[in-house]
Amino acid sequence: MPAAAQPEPPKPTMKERILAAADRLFYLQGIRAVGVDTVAAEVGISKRTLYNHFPSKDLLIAAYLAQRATPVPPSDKPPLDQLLGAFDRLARASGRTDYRGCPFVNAVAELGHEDHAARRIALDFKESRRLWVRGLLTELGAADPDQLATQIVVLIDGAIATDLVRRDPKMAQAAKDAACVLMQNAGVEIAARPAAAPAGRRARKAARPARAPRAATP
Amino acid sequence: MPAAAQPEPPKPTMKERILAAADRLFYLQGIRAVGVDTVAAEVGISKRTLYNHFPSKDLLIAAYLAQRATPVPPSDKPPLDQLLGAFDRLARASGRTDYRGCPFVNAVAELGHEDHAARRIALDFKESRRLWVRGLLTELGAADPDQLATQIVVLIDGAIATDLVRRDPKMAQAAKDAACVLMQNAGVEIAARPAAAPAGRRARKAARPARAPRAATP
DNA sequence: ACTTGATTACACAGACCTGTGTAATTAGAG
DNA sequence: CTCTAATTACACAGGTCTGTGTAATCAAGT
Repeated sequence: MPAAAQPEPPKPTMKERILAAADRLFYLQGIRAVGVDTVAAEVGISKRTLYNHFPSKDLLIAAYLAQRATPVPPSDKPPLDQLLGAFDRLARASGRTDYRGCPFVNAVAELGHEDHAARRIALDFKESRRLWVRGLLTELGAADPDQLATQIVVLIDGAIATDLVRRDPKMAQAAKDAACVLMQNAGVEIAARPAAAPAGRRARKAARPARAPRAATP
Repeated sequence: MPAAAQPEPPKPTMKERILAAADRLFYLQGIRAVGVDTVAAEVGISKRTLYNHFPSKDLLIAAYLAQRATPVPPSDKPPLDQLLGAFDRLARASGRTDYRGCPFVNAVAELGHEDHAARRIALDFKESRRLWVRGLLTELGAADPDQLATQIVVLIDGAIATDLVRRDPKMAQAAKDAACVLMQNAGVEIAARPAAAPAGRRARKAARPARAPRAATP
């Protein structure tokens, strides 16, 4: 019997397929740089079908960001690991060519003065992440967790922004170290651990091709 | 005779006028959102004249960013004031409607995967600012000024990015407090001053060295 | 078999974009 | 004044963009 527990038969809705394609294109190439024709072609459907599901590009943009605004899933790991893990993930993402920073900040930067729904989505998302950090800091017994949470998310967004320009995992590492100093200053105990050392020169680098692959103008 | 000491008769070049208009429009509304026709109309010239000075929009974009990449002017103020003043300026800019974050980060975010000259300009600018911070930190006698400078610029760019989404001067204030903690941790003396107190009314708390002062960065 | 809804191909409107070509006009220097 | 260089108006090419209209086709479900 092949299906005692059928493993989630992947039958994505048309809406989901469109959103997945829009996500890829909008995130990697920019919202304004990608037309709806391109999105439809990526899905393999006609432009008319796309407009039947999303009556305007603005709605598609909003749906794209809303889909990205997922809450952090609950974790069994200790709070400190969860917090520092965010910086580690950032450092790891720095090398990936399919990484282009924070989609919310990018969208707000790209949409300019426009009074887009994207701004509110981005704002709500950022605040939800700040509250997530604050919760972890409270668990850790930090003094003034609200202010410290603001500082931590500033460090995270700063690491993302500087890395977007420099493409250097050192940014995330430095931000992680700074976060550790701030937390210690707030009374959080940070033991030097092998797996998540603050400035660990961990050999976890995943077989990077050693030389910059695309030095366009040397 | 009205000109015993003529105070710089403002006779801007056509190139300068074009760049000034491009700066306003590109910065506030976004590079992709503004066409060359709009720039020419803002200057009050014909599109043809604009193209006589900047043969392509890409060159205009590059010139726009290159013009923004000015070095920090030398100052007589003490190094700590210069450093913390950057955060204060940021907090003040937060309220202005003509403030739209960092033009370099915005350009890189907007231009997406494109191999634009803007990326190198942004990169050079960001590194020059980091070196400026590092110089001040060296003057202040900070330990490991290179790493600390990276952390400070991460805080600055983080304050800019989060403020772009939230429009809240509290971001810059929190970043300033964090910078003070990091500097104190690196051995920089920060006296509680009325004009540039680390955390305003709660400066006494931030000034308290909590636990082991520099165990966090091995 | 019949009905209902989704999807398709395709043309098209109207706008905006970058960039060019050209001939007339202006302004300043010698 | 004359010569030169900048600037102008204006049309236009060729492209892309968002969004719509329409009639044909496809895929079920009843």
